[in-house]
Amino acid sequence: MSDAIAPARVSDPRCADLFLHPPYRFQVMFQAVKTDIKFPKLEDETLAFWKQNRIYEKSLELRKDAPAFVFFEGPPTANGMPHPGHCLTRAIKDLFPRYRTMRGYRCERKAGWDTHGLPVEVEVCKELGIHSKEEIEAFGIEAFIQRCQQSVWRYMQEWERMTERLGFWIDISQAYVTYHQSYIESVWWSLKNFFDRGLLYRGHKIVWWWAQGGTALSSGEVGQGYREVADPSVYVRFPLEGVENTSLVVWTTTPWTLPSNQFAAVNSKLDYAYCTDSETGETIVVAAALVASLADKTKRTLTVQKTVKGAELLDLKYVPPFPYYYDQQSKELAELKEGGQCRPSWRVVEASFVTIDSGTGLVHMAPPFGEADYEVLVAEKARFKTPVQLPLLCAVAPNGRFTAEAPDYEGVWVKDADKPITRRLRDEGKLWHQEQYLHDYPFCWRASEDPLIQYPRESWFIRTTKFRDAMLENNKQIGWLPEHIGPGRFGNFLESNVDWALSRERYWGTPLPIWVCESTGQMEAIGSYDELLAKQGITGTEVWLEAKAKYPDLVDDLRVHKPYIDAILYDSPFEAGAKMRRVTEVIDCWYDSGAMPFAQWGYPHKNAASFKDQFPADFISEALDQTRGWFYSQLAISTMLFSKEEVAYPHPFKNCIVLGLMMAEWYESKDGKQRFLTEEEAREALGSEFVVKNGKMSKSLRNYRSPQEIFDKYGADALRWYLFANQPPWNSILYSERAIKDSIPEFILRLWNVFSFFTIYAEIDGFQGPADIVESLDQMNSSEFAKSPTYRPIEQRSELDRWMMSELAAACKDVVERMDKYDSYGACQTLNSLVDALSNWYVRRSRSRYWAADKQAPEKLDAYWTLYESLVVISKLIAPFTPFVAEVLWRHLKGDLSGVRESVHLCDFPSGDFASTDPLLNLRMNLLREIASLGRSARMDAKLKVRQTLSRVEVTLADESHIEWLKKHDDIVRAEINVKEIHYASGASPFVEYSVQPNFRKLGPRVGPLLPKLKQALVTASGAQLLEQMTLRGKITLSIDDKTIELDNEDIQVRMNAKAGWAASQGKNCVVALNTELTDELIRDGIANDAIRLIQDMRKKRQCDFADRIEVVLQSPETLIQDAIQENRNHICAETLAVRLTMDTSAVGVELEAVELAEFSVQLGLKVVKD
RNA sequence: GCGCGUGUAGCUCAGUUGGUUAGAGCGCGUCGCUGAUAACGACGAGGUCCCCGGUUCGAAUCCAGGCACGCGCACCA
Repeated sequence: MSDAIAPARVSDPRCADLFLHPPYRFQVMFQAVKTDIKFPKLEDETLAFWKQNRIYEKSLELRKDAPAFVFFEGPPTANGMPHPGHCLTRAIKDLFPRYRTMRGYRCERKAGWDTHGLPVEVEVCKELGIHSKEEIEAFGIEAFIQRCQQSVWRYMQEWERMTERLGFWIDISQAYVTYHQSYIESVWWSLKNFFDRGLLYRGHKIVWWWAQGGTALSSGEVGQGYREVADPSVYVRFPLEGVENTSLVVWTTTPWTLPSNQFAAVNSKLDYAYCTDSETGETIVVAAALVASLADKTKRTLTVQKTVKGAELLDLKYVPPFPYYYDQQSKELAELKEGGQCRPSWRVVEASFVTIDSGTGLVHMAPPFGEADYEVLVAEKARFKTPVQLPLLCAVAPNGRFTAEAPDYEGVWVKDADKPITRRLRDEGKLWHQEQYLHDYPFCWRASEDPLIQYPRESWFIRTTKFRDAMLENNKQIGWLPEHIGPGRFGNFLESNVDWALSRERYWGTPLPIWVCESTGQMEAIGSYDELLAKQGITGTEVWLEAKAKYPDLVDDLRVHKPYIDAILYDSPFEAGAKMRRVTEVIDCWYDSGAMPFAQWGYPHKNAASFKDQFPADFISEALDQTRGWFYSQLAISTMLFSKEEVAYPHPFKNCIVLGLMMAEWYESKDGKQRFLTEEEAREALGSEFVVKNGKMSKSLRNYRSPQEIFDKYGADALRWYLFANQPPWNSILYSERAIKDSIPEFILRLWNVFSFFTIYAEIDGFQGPADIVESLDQMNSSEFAKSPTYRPIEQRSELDRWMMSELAAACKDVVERMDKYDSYGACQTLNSLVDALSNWYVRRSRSRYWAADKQAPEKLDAYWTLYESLVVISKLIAPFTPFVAEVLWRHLKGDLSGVRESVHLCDFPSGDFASTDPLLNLRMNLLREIASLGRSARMDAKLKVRQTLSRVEVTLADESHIEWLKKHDDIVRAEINVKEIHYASGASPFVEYSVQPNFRKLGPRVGPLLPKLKQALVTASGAQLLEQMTLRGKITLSIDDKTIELDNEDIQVRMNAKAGWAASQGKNCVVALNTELTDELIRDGIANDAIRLIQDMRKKRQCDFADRIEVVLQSPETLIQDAIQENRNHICAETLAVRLTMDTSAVGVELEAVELAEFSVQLGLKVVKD
């Protein structure tokens, strides 16, 4: 750039005499940039620049010996399209590593992909048009697995594109992949550790069972699938044996469990009532507390005969609704341990969890289909000498269909049996009442049409409950953002910890590495593939080799997967001649992701040093839904695997930002039938007949714009800034296209305009910036700039420059402080006000300096340097937030100066040590801004436009100590509010009245209840008199309720109000009053300003170049106008670059136009003068 | 049902240990500027701080009880 020789130019078009000089040439360091900027295009160019010059890699190399800042990437699943929510997590995940890298840390960013589990299997099934396990097996497990492995990468390209386009710097080439052999072997190692410590066990429990999928699900998975549904709610008679015409009434919402009924449970402490049902004359037994509400609900009259304690009902025998087991077993008796005999099933038993919150206070027990029911069975078994006499009565097969044990329903899917069962109960007179019940019920999170059922099943568990306290302690030391997650949501979740249901009876997942002796049933865990191959008498390895020979493209990692791994057998160490065979299950894919802190390295089989270096993480971030997903799986595995003695808490992560969920915003017609993503589209189609809707993002509703479209229209910086700067990241965030669009003018474009302003004048003036520094530059810091002969020490510059540098330094310190605390939102607010100060005060008030004639005037160079350095620092400050625009700024600002770092992302983050912060100056500058603002406000009230010059403004200050300083800046205030004179005062003033208020904070503790009266006394007294007293005697003495109170200066607060009747405006620190009297001279002055405005307007309309010289004709019969023009002729000409201003009607070749000037119609025309 | 969170301007959100005139941005309105110009800027209107009690001299802020919304949990039989 600096080689280019610019064409001849006028450096300052305001200076007419420049035209007299021959054109001259100079080198350009900065070229004016266009303002109609297309950010997406710039971003694409920046991406190419990064890639070509390996900037990310260089940013890592630069810090290769620096202390580590450890980041863990929570692995996404790449078998679905990335959506806006992923942009949020990836933006936050990018922000802090970038920031920390600039702050001097080594922040490696290893990508990762979650590749196992139900999500993948379900996708493949959809593709194949199959659903059940039988169908998968028929298709062939080998082929199915291969499909799964390929399916995982289906949307890989989209993910990579989104990641790159958003500016998320991460090592995708080094990504860990959960199906890779080394990853699986790490997982195996951890599971072997648990197994050997007795923490991995096989248990028979009631699990949430996905019948169609033939597998149990973890509580985390179950939680994903709750949905509100209406289920039948039935009240069923259980007739008591041996008591005439008397029934227990139980309530259930799962009629299909009734054929498997085994007990009726009561709470022995509750009262139960025998009631006469007027409708049927029968006697029913329900909880006494529920009689009234049941009568009301069923519109019956229930008359209580007697009330008994639940304990008295225990062991009463009843007839269950279905005869399937009852017919054969009801005559049996069994020996109780406590002595005596009893029928094992179909009697009333005790269950302390029974409440009167709902139902009847009597609970139908079907032990296979409820955890609580199952526990009751276990408890009952314990009472008997021969527990086998209490078998589990289960008429449902694992596929969710009735078995032959319930012949009437054999083969029927349980949920389909609800209706026929209810009908039959009614027909047989066993149904006492029926209604609909609306409640949440879990469905499979991946096959959302399939309801889950509770079902008894052998399954593998991790004994996490044993580590509950350790997990809680570990959790306490994690820095959660927002803080309440730790003790709140996450802590509560840990408190109610249950053992982790680890195994899945599925196909595509990490195989559970446990081999069982076929003969003795004894088991051992295997920690790696090599360990397995080293076993005695190994067989079955050829299955993989044959497959590989048949399909040479097979990924080698598949050898540790089903079905190949299942083929490997070896000699049992437990019994000669027996073989060891792997159990059939794979594991929960959440375990995979939770193991990533070590498994990403293949630890401990390899990369031990990397693991030690990169553990635990300093920072992770995911959305709220990961509380019991990845946040939990990591914490649980880590806490169990690494003792506190080995690794100090917290591990595996120290800080975690929990992101809010993203909401969609869209527009729809009032009937909801038409949906639009932007207001413009809606308006175009519907006029004003539409409504704005917010809600969850939904693929099927298509209620959000794809991230790619946002990138194309507004750019990644716009999205990033919107996400960072509009709310703390843990709030739920509205993905609103309009709001994203707005983030451009709010911040990015405002900054860009300042930059553009700088380049325009730097080019015109040939400001060289640091180009004249002989030494090689590096990061363009103050100390480097100081070597330029034109760079003056900050102390020597004007107040405005010093103020700007002070603001800049303060902002740097503030951003660092906030970002170190992970307060990205606060940091953005600081950045926003910094850019506002730069644009709306520094540049605005400095403009005249940039068009000063003398290019080498120190004040002019100061203005350039201050603005230039501000932009350089800001480009570094914003680099982690909006990396693209930061890079573009940096590259323009550095030109091609030698030695300067090629990318802003290779710089150190500015700490603000280049200038001292000056709070007093800051305060005073704000006061100045306030005065200007109040002046404008007063003008508005008096309806006096700024162009109308006024003679005088009176500023009354609360604190006189600033007056001397303010007087030095009269020029600024005069220019801002267009007055000729400013007068400052602090004491009594004709424009101000004072009111005195108590200093509540100070007096509250001292006078307590007297405060209201004290306030009253002060407010009603004359403020001026009180102040006089204070000035004379240094105190105010008041008498309240016979008590004398003395107030000193600190005990009161003085408030100033503008007196009525003045064009005045009051702020916190001052009152500004305008002299609104208009002299003829002032009026003429105003008319001249108006004329200037009209001429400039016309220049623009006629598309004059801003350096064009013109001739102006302005005619009016009014003497006032004529005088005004005459008097201000030179001023007008100078402002409008007019070489001639005439009122002569005979001017040739000038087209006249009628315009309004000071309420008169005048004729105005102009033409460009050719050189 | 239980738990966590949230409730402040038309919208999105700030609001320090309780201090008496509750803030910002956007939007809206009025206006200015016209050499940052399809830009820039100023000013203004707009609030029952969800409701109801309590503590206190004083509550958006603390406490209790409600209500609404969001999320989570599960012994919803």
